[in-house]
Amino acid sequence: MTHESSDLYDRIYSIVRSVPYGKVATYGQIAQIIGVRSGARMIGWALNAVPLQDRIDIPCHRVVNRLGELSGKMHFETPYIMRERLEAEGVSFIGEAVDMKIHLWIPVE
DNA sequence: ACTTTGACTTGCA
DNA sequence: ATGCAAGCCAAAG
Repeated sequence: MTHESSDLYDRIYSIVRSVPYGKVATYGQIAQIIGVRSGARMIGWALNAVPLQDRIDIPCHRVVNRLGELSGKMHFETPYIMRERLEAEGVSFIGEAVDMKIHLWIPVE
């Protein structure tokens, strides 16, 4: 078995796909799960590399920064689609940020 | 081949 | 509590 870069991306996608409906995950959490402690930037980079066809399969709108802000909203089709999708899932917002106390996804190891 | 930037996080002053 | 700097890995110029 080889550890190719593709596997890393695939792992990220797998985790993002594991985020349940109405929940959000932070880049740091995912980064820690895939092994890189402070490689949170890679998550965003990986999501940006997500094929457009997979974007419907991968709930990238459930990935926010640690403050709950939709930092990646600009990379969506429109800056507001991310928030609309989250709100459509019943996610409550505090100003421009997600209410992490309620919707923060806590992965089970 | 080297430099700069990026959908981030944490730490120190 | 707020602000600046460093760390991390990968891709693009």
